[in-house]
Amino acid sequence: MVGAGGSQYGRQQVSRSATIRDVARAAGVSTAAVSRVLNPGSGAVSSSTRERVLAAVEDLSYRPRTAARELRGGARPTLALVLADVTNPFFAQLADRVVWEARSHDVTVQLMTTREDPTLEAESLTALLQRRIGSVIATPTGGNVERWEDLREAGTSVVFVDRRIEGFTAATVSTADEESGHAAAQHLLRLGHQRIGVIAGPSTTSTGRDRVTGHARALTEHGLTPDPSLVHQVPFRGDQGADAVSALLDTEDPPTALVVANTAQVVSSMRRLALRGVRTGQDLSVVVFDDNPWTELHTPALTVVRQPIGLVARHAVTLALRQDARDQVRVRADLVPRASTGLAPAAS
Amino acid sequence: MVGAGGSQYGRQQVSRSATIRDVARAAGVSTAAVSRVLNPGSGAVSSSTRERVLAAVEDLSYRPRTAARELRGGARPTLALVLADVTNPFFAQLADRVVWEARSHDVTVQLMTTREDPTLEAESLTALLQRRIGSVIATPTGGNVERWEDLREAGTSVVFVDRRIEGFTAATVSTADEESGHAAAQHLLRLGHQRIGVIAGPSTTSTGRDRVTGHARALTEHGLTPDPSLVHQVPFRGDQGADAVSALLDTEDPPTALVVANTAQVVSSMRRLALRGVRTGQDLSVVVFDDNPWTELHTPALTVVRQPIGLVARHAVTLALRQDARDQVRVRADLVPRASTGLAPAAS
DNA sequence: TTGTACGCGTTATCAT
DNA sequence: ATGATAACGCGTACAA
Repeated sequence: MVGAGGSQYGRQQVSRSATIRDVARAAGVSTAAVSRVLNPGSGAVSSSTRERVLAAVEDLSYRPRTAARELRGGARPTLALVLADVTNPFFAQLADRVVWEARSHDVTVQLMTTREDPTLEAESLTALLQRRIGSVIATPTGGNVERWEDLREAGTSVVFVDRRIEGFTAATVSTADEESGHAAAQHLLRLGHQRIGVIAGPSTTSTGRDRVTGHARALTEHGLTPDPSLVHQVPFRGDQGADAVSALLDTEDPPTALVVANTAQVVSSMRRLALRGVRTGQDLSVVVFDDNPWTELHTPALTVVRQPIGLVARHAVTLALRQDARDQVRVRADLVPRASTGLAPAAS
Repeated sequence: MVGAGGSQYGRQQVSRSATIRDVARAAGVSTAAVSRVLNPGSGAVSSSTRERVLAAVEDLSYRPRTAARELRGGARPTLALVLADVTNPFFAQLADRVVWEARSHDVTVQLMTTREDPTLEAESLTALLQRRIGSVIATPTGGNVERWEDLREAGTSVVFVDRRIEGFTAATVSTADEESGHAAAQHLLRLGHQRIGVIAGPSTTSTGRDRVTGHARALTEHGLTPDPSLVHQVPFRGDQGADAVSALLDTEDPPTALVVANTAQVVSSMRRLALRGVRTGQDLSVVVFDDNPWTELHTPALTVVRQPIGLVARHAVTLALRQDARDQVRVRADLVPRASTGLAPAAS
């Protein structure tokens, strides 16, 4: 049994850690020699001194101070990931892939979350500004335009993923949202659905707008007139997706199909459908944005629009680390048909 | 010539960012004055100079170099979160709360992932060692004992969450896994189930072991003899949860209930059940470890063991930032009964 | 109240 | 091949 507490582990922990001078002294050489041993390519060292130095390093368990190094040379590249909500499987996957990509560049990732709250976002940006972060990958809330500009002016390269915002043109990696909205609607139209409800993100966000636009285009191409009353644009946080579902179901001429284009509202919306006893796939066909393992497990399995998250992450990291760009990268999403979408009931 | 040389040629955009000396010169004061203005409490400044300094700071958009600051004073506290898999909703929630708690301490979080791979973990730890990280919160894979020790010896405070590992005693915040396993089994026993299948994590992990132990204890207390053939301990990654499900179903005397105590294998296991046409809640009662919004959406809604993730995160961050501790904190988990568990079929 | 000057730990330059 | 030393940018005794 080991007792808790354990302060008997010596004061050596507390003593100042060894500096390059300590090592030099212990090895009987100069600090320059030590530096040369530790930074290969900076000069030649005899194997005898190399050995003594390495021994001293090992002995004193010496680690160069990052701060001193950065002060002398340039600062190491740093990357922050400012996400709306890590709890959302879509963003969790994004985080996973971004960390993975960054790792291959030998860069670590600082994770921050905004919870879709511009105030929290502002605080995060201030922190980043102070810490002189090199690059930021973010899913912006929509506000803080000046703050973003400050950040860029301070020399940080800013990359937005998934969304764009108004008033600030950053490098962006986004899904072809217009096409995605179009694809989802088209899929349903081909199944014979005429009235399609839509739950999308707020119209202040690019994802919110574009997916709705694509949806409308598909309808128009199909000879239908988009009905604004079928489109509900609701915030990312909260339960308004569910309320929108109820509103749609409670109309006189309820839709036979539903597109939930707001990632964050999928669960809430589906829950409400279940609560209302709607038989998904029969009474109502449903397409949902963003794939995750649970969508296939759902009864019935959900037809989803799957975004190529790995690709998004790779582009984002590349753009972020290459300091100079203001590029716009778009990736295509795929519609994955599953059991939640079926033929429309015969028209009455 | 008056003034600094060659500033006429538009090189200012490219030129190194302003230092405290530049500000001092621009404001017509000393560097000390600038520092005093920027670090309140370090000395008194006349309001007139303060103004001029602030103006100059604004004008040159001056930001103190973190490296220089840290070199002079102590290093800022730093925190790394080394997770097995951010994609797992349980860990995603953990990440969310850890970031949140850290924020309240004005500390940012470096996110790293191991994908349950000791090799990747080793690389991460090496990186952390080099960067002299202050604190680490981790879900260890089980290996790399020496590496963890190196890290601690380097002065990093290490906190394990969710799991403990053998050979290295770190501060740990874990769920009462033994009790949780006990609770899940007890719930099923009270519903009349006698043969209960278990899918747990590997026996090399504390969560894997303890939940199984608790399960066995419940059985024994109930007058039953634990049947080892009903317990499958499978890795966190891969699809072996599904295989274990099949194995359990294919025995001569298949269980009437199932506990999936391996968070990472829940989806895979449930998918296999669906594939096999098992009617969850009727043919087979199912308890699953770790709650997330989708479990309630499942048909039928899944009975879950819910861990108090927020509490775990809070404790973890507190322990991590308080450098001295080797404490063990345990939190209780709750069983949330839902529709996936029902009365056992009458014994034949 | 203000300014001068030193040191933090490293690396690079220049002698030797 | 090796050693002395000057920066790097900041904070702060200490002196004025």
